[in-house]
Amino acid sequence: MNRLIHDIKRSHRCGSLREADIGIEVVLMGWVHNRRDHGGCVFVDLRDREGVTQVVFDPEVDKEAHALSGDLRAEWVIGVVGKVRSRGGNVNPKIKTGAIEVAAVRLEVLAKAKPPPFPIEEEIDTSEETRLKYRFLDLRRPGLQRNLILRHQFNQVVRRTLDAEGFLELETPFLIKSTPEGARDYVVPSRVHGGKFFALPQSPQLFKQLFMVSGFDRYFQIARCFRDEDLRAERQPEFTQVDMEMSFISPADIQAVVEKILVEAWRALLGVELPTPFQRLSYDEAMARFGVDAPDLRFGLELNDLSDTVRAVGFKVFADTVAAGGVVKALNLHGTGDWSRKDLEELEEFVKPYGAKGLAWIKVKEDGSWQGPVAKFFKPEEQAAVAAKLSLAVGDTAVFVADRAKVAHAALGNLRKHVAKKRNLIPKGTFRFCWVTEFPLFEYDDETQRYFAAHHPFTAPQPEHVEAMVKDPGRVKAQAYDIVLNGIEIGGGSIRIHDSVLQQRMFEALGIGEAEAKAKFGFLLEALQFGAPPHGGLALGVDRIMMLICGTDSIRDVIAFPKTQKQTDLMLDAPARLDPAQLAELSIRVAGDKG
RNA sequence: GGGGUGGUAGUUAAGUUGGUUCAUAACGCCGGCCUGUCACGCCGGAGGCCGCGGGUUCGAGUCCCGUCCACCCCGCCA
Repeated sequence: MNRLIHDIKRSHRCGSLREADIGIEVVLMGWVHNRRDHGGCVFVDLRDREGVTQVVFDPEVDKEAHALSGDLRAEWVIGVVGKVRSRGGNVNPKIKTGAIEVAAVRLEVLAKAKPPPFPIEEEIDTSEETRLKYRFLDLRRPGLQRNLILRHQFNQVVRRTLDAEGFLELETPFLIKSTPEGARDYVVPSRVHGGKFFALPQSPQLFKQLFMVSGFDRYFQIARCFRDEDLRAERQPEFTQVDMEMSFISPADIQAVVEKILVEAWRALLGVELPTPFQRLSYDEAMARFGVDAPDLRFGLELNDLSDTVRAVGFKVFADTVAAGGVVKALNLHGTGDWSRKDLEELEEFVKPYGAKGLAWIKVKEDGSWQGPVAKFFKPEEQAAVAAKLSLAVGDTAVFVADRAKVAHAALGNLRKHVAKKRNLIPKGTFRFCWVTEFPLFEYDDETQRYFAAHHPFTAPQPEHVEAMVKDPGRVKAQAYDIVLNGIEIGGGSIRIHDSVLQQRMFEALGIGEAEAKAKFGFLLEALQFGAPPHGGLALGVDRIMMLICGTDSIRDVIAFPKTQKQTDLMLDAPARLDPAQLAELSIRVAGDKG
């Protein structure tokens, strides 16, 4: 059986033949995409990753091949030998190979196939559940094939660019140690050391710093990272980063390298020339203007701070919030005067999950007067002041949130995106990159009433803020920077602490005692005492970048074998129970069982 | 952990106030016919635990409770 494949080799892929090839004999292999049996002639669209070619089984060309072709079904794998010929007047302009066809002189069935549970086509509306269960079939679809091919090309750009810049691609271990702070770890039991566990890396952070201590100077890795947290459309439990680190640099140096990679990637994959340098804005500016640390710069609708303007207005909610140290922020939803009360209530519902207690609004009517439940609390001169600040015009609606800055920013920052989507304010096919810099070093956690590292505990403070680390942690800025594309964080990094004394102080500020620091990060503190160069780096989120390059809303469309939102693999049926013998060998007794 | 949307042939969907045109359509599948199709066409056929469990009712795809699964969001993601 399968004699053909031993006799001869495939000569072309199914997307490559053109009019210029008419007359030559070819050997094609692929999947039966579609079969049209006319009793006399049988037409088969033969598919592989490059495209589709029409094969004709004509009894006048070859009786045997024609007879055999009647049995063919969708998704059978076949090999065909035949001659390329013109389609004459029957050209199909929809496919690249539409001007030609292959008249088969020999057919061999290489594998039969059951009918697929869903059609192998570009546009399908099959549930994600079914597609994930049969992911190997889903991956036959041209869209996903294209996405994974682009992903391959992105990885090649990364390797080419970083190699040219003198980076070394070095590998780091997967079986490491669980550390405090950060995301939950995925954990791997040790058979040899019963009762002890490895953890999978959330990122190769510490190893890349140690590479710098070792003198490798410039490192990168396309690294898999693991975080046991709940999923989102753009979050998977295992994901890929381009992890980079450099010695003897400032933030501008690593940023320049990153821009080089992205410019090259957009050029090679999309044929788009990105203007450089990318825009830079500070964290404080991003929060003030856009309410989020990953601003989408493709549209306006910026936030305005009205705290000073409304400090004394008759609306108690506003005045009290400002008096208590909160803020009143507003968004001018230009030209939405025709929105109904119901539309505005929908916005209020949108904002509530972010902690906002309400959404005040006013409309500017034809005569310039205000309409809305809170309008009456504003004196004419107060209205004028607000109108000036928000550039309010006739037909505009303004919405207000009064709350702690954190809540007001989250509510309006996300509302801004929501409204932009709803009103189609976001131009298609545009890419707006920016750097967000000077992140805070610490963030305060209301629940545990303590500061924790906003980035990670190895991030260096701005030099002028070192003194304030313990006294006034909330004000300390870090030498940390994120790269943002279209409102999505696609990477982040920092200059690291390369001084063991400063690192100790950092742990202190975080409430990590000397003993604990030594137990968890002793190797790092020690390494920093043996001549650590100043260093810093960044990691790019490959999955999110590919999402944006491929123009999809789901990270699952750029990952070959993704997990569901509940962290399961529907194809493997993983995770799964272990049999008792295996558990015993690992010294594990299962206490709880969630089914 | 919380909120929302959905689950009916292989697939995608329709199914009203609960009631023998309530189990339906398209695509796919199977059989037959067809020499220029490319969403081929024509004729015929098979295919169902209405996610699962319980309840209300004379009667449940439809109403109620629980539960499972998928997706979106909040929390979480140094």
